[in-house]
Amino acid sequence: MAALESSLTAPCVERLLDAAERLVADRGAAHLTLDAVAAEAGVSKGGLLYHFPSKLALLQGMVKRHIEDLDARASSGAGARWAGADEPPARYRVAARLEASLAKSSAHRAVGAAMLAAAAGDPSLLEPCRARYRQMLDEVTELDLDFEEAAILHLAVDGLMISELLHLSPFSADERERVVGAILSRVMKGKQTHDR
Amino acid sequence: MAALESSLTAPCVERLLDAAERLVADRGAAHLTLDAVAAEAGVSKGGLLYHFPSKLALLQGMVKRHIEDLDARASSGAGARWAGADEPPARYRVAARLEASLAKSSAHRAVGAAMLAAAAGDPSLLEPCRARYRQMLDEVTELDLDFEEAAILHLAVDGLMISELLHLSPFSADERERVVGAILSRVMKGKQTHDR
DNA sequence: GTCTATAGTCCGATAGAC
DNA sequence: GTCTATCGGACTATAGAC
Repeated sequence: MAALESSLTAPCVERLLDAAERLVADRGAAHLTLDAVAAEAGVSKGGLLYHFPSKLALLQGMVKRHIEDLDARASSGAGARWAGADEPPARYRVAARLEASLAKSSAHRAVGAAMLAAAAGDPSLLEPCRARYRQMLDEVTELDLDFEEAAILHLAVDGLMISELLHLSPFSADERERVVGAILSRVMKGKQTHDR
Repeated sequence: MAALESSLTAPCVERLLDAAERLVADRGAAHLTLDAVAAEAGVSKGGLLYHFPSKLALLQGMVKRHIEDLDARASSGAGARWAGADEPPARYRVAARLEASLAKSSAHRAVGAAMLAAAAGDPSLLEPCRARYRQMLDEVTELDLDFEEAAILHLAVDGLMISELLHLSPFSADERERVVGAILSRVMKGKQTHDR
């Protein structure tokens, strides 16, 4: 669809959200205070509260950008894998979306930091994520995998994501790579033609 | 091993931990305050602080009982499935342990409420869980499953557990049953002789 | 052992200067 | 638009009565 990074967010707002995610990932959701976010972002509390008039607004912003990030990463991933045609096959879109959830890179800690902070503050903030999860599951199911296999792969991605966010992952770097590869190749099944 | 419910905890302490878990599961980790726990348990704040001298101690107690609960449920589950001999085969122990993590019953919400609260407060509190996770993974791997399959099943259990704790689970009751059944039968593989 | 009362700290939000 | 200063409230933890 649109190539816009994040629909309506200014670069300044991005810095604030980055700081918030960093805090949650590093020190836990309990340390996500307005003072700490402002200090981490290099602004004052008043400056922070201008963009997010309340802490609830900040949490909502974190959840919103989390979803947008996932979409953007999935799109670019599917595009890279299926360069040329306009519409990549469903299998490629799903694989890219799962891979986006598991990306180890810079924004990796951001993946669930927003969810964790929101859940700690007010579980109802996760409402936007619920529909999204169901949609992802449906997409996996629509492949020629049977429902149980699709659900297990979907859940495994969730489990790895959360485990790593909580620093609970029991895998070595090598083991993790093998597991991620296995999940993706199962999604791709007979058609393991991705360039990896 | 021992049939004792929880090693050294008095019944009064159990009530306090129950109240704390209920609060986290229902209203989020941010609402886990000493006042709220005391009120939920029907005692006064001083009474609570007699048993848990600090909030940190309360969180540690929650994590500790969470692990003990899992052990107890797994043992009884494996026992029921392999009545007779003293030592159930590894396959049964693993299946029982996974099933314990996914139990929908009374203590279900307790499964991860402690972890969520601990992670929100201080991520280092989850240290005792990390070794435990690796141990569970090793047990799954030691079956005649290959490593990737074992890891995926292990992660799927985690993912389902966390999804349900955060009220993010996209499954209907029927779908959930099918998925859990599929996970367990994969662990049991060729020997699907459990009485279900 | 359990409760009340209170001390001390930290956080979220507002008001107003620049 | 960003900052400083500050209010009011909620929280953890302690001291001491019963």
